[in-house]
Amino acid sequence: MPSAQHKVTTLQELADLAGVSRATASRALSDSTLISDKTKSKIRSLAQKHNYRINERARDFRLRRSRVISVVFMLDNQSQQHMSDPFFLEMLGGIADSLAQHDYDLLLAHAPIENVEHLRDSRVFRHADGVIFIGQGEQHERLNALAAQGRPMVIWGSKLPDKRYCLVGGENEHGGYLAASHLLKLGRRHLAFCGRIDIPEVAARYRGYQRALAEFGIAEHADRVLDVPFDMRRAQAAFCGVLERRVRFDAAVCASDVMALSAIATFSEAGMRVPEDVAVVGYDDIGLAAYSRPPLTSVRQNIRWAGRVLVESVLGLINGEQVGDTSLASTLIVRRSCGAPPAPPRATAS
Amino acid sequence: MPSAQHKVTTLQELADLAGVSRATASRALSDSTLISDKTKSKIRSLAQKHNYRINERARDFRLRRSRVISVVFMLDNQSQQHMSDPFFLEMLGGIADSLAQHDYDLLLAHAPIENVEHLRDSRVFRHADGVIFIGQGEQHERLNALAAQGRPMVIWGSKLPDKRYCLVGGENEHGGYLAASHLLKLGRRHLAFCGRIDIPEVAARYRGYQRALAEFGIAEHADRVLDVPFDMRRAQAAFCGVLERRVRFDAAVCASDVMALSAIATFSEAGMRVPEDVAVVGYDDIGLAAYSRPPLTSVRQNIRWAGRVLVESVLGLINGEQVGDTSLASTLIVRRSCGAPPAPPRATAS
DNA sequence: TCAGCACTTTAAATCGATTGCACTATTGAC
DNA sequence: GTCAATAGTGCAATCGATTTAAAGTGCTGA
Repeated sequence: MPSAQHKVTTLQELADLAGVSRATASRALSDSTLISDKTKSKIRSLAQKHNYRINERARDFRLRRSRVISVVFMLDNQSQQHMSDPFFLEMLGGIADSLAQHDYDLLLAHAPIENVEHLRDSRVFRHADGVIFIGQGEQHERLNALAAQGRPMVIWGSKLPDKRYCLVGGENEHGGYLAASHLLKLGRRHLAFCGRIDIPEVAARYRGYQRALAEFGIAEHADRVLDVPFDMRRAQAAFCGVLERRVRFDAAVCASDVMALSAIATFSEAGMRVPEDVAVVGYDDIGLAAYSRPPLTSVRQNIRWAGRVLVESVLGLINGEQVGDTSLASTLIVRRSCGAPPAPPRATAS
Repeated sequence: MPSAQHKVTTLQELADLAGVSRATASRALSDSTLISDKTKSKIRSLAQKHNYRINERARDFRLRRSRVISVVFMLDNQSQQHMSDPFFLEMLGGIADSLAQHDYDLLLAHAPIENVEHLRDSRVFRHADGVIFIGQGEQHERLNALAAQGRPMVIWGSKLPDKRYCLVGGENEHGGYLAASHLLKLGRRHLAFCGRIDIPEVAARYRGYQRALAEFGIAEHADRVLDVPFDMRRAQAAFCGVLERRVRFDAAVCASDVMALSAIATFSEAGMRVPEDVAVVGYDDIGLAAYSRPPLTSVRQNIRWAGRVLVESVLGLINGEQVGDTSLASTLIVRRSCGAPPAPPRATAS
């Protein structure tokens, strides 16, 4: 414990201690070239010794910035529930870690999916130097309008024709294609697509699915495009409805892993075998996907990396850089739920 | 569009517009009794008309508060990974919603489980009016030390003998008891307990498990206390080890749902049937629990409510109130994984 | 000796609010 | 009519930093 007699909390106190003015102390700490090396090191060692930490709120106030980035999650439009998909937690973790590295704070918020407009005057926008949206919902136009306000803003989603905001997203079209073509290669011919295609990301995956069908010369079947929401409970209800309507299919491409797990549960409850009767592929490769029975085949996106890119993009915008869109690779992780032959048993190592 | 000629952004501008001083304008907006009703309403309608919004950062700076609450998640001590358990997302959602209602921001952070001390000088503490810790890890003492610093601080966890911080937690002992006694009632006699009992919450659940065994007059079997971490991958590794050691058991009480799902996956991979050969009970009742095959029996805690209580508690501390500890009820949700007879089929309604 | 110039340092304004204290009317009691 | 009490408003300090403009210091060369 050095001479921490009386805690030095303000720059003024530090300056007094060093026998210089507040201005000099400020410059010394911010490594300004205006200050002589002698003075600079004196002040710095004094600061160290007394464990002085700058008051960042005061500085940020003066500099008219907040070092806060808002992260807005879209709510499910029907259940209005916070999405409980593990996907979001991973995304959030990735964003939080990146922001921390850059000394930014994270303001967590959510928006009812049908109206993002009111955010403009909310703390979400006023308090933050920038905003990250997770998902576009059906609010493409409103997001365009918000972006036009000029506040740095990045959106995780899928590219739309007249978008005027900065976008980061997965290769959704490719992902949908990977899932569908894999099932087709395995001999399935009656592929259902599960998801709400009015959501841009899902729509892109759907296009990939269509492309795969076309390549295999298989006609699309409108009945097999199933309008299934992301919300787990509602997804199950939707799958039950599908079974009641006796839609015929031998494989399901799902827009998320949670949806896929819900499908597997509902199907097997109804006496269908997965993957024998119906093969299932999910999306996101959440941690639990590997632990379902049967293990879930899924399209993996590197979510933590995505979080990092989102952060770098919005910080770039804040610094006035030119920031382009980014697309992150998708790969198919094959497990048993799609009916692929089981991987050869690993040699019992060591 | 009213006469929004020139945006009114500061209190001074609003005051000028109303022909009063800044002080009067400030008081009018904060509904001070010092101001006449006439003046007050004039200023307020003017503020409304020009869409003036107070600069909260400036106010908070002046009032030397931040309206930020830090939420600290403990990292897994081995994998050092952000926990990806859906439990955390639900908790976070609950906390975020409550904080938003009280006009507080949320600062997301995480701490390596083995040293929470360095947080003292970090933005986590300096920026926030209060801190919520999710989990105690093994840092009971350090948390005590941090709490002694006087900053409002609430911890989600389990009660420990000499704790000096404010605590909110589930009825862990009772939860453990519920899980174990249910399995015993169903005729199981060789119950394994899965979890790291050096974590206080898990230890409490373990005590409940022990109490249930004792009530049924069953001797405890040290082999059946399995040291399984929360992290999904490591949990699986642990379960594999257990199988290799040929530990004998016909039921498993797991410290989390993710752990239970991992157990089910590992066990069935090894040819055991769930629940016939081994019954499994989880903890938390995450959304996905109902959708596993077989559906997972679990001890439910109302996580969103917990988030709310955590927030109310820390805000109480900030306001200088006397805040006691809170314990939240746990209930057992019975599904097939524990080997209970399936629920009678519901009458196919409407 | 002193103008000129390069270095350092400081005084003071500023960011946008809150609030203690002083000041001016108005009211009511005597 | 005087004076105290009260109600309503404004002045100016304050929160803890940054930064512009100005001032001080020391050195060089005419």
